[in-house]
Amino acid sequence: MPASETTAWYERARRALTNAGYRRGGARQAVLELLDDQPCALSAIEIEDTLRHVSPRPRSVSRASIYRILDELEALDLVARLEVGQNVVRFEAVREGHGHHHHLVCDRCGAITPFTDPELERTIRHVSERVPLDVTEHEIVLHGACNDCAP
Amino acid sequence: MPASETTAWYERARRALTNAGYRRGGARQAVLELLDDQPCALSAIEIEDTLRHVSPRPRSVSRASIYRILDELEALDLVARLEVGQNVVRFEAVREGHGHHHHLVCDRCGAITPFTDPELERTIRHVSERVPLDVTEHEIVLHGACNDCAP
DNA sequence: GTACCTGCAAATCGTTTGCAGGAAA
DNA sequence: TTTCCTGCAAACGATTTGCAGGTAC
Repeated sequence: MPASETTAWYERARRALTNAGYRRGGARQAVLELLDDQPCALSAIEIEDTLRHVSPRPRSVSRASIYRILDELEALDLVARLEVGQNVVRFEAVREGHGHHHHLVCDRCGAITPFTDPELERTIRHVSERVPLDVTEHEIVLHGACNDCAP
Repeated sequence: MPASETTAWYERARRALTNAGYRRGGARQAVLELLDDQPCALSAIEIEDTLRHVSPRPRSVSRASIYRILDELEALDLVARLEVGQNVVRFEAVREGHGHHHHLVCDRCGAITPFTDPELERTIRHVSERVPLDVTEHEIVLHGACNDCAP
């Protein structure tokens, strides 16, 4: 993922938050940077762990703050929630254009892989027109066995 | 939904359960009948309430049993889980052909509406071929504002 | 009679909330 | 200084699990 693209989301998010009247706090900043770096969805707990351990600059953010920040971001349509088994909600940055993707879920090992497909996007656009809903977002999940798990 | 169709799922489910070595207990029977009657997804708690109150033959089934039964059915690919906000998992019978559908979710009022689209099914079938997963199921959710909530 | 099925109640665990001190504006 | 942001710890609520009695076979 080119740096210019991830930065686009980050900048958009920062601007949207400012416009919405939010101040810039350390926790919010850290979550924003982390989400901007991720190619796919993470749960709140994964975000917490990643921030604590793997991040370039380790930083502990309380779980409560993570949830609160994710709620704000979701309300501004900056992140989307992905729920796919295991009773966990995952979150990821909503990007326009190239960052946009959908998910393959292996029902055996639980692996989640992003994928994209232009034909699918085209069809979804068509379908969105003829459905009794003012569609703002779509979410497609394919379930099955991944290459490692398939017999 | 024609009766012949719902019965098809019910019979298939019954047979699959027997083949898998399960005995026929009252709770399992009740859940099976209820799911067979539903046009769309219900949460475990909604299933419990419906069984207790609205069913033709009211019957209390403990929540633990409902979850256990749903797990069995899901493992046999007889029901699919649908997770769409509000931290609740919903379950519905997996039907082939006419019963198959996807979901429109209103992000304002939470309403969930089923819909079908042949073009979408065709595309999904194509996409499933060229993806690194042995696809057994797919799930499509369109988010937005429903006609009652749209401005 | 044996092994499974079910209900009950307690335990889990992800998520939310109340509150008090610290930080941004 | 005022209001927002955070962390902590308690509260919540959906889901899971252990156990004991009842039931299908």
